[in-house]
Amino acid sequence: MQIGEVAQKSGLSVDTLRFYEKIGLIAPPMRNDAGRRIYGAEVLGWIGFLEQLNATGMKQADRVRYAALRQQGDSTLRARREMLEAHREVIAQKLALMQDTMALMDRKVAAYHALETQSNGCTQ
Amino acid sequence: MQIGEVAQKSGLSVDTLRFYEKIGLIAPPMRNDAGRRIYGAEVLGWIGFLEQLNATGMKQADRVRYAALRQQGDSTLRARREMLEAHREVIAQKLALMQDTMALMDRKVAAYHALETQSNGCTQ
DNA sequence: GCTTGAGCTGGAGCGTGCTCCAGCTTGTAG
DNA sequence: CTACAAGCTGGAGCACGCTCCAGCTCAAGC
Repeated sequence: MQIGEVAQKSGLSVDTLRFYEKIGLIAPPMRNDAGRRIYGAEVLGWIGFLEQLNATGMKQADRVRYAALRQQGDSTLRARREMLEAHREVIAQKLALMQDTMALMDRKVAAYHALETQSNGCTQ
Repeated sequence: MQIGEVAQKSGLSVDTLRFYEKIGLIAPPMRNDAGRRIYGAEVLGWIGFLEQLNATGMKQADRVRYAALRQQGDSTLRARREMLEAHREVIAQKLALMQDTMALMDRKVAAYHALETQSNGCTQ
């Protein structure tokens, strides 16, 4: 797979893929004779995982750190596990906040609904 | 309340409060004779709500839009409700992703645990 | 009455995370 | 054999969301 195909399948842009390689999020892939990047299929799984870390709020620097550990092989299993456990806690907190906020949205939406047909009072 | 006290109670910096005012997130408060900002207590509730929108991923531009609607009074109730409903959906999706990712973290942590004591194989 | 600290304004600067560009080399389709 | 799309590199540029600074005013305690 060349970079364009990875871009298309992963949803990242070609520029972003090269940028991720530059900062160490993605390991430098093999090159063909013309110097073009040739990726294995497993990169897609890795990118998906990175996206999940991203979408759940892990900072770039930490993702880079995780990627670096992963590249160093099995001796870093423990460190990686600890990072994931820490991130799990972060997610759990965000999750609770999300649930709170969703409940708040629901209350506000209901209140606004009531006000809309009565046109009085004032909330946030 | 002067700005320093609001900063301290809200957790935002003085600079951020002035910045929020500049971009329209916080309504310009009264001024005393010396030209200093004097806030009413209700600003704290509003800031808290803004923080919740922020923490659940609403973009600055949308928060500004919501704040602008709010300042225009009851005629914008419907528009505000629609924004909140839309945001509710965004949160619901994030929530699902968070739950997925948390489950993934748990699986990985368990797998890493197993590998740590056996030192073989390889996951992400 | 003088220092100190909080506040004011306008504008510059900064960290993050991409995104774009110039100028070049390859590969493929007609 | 030629045009055009896709790839390469190094480096500049950008949008967002603050954060900091200079240079000033004002209020209160010693």
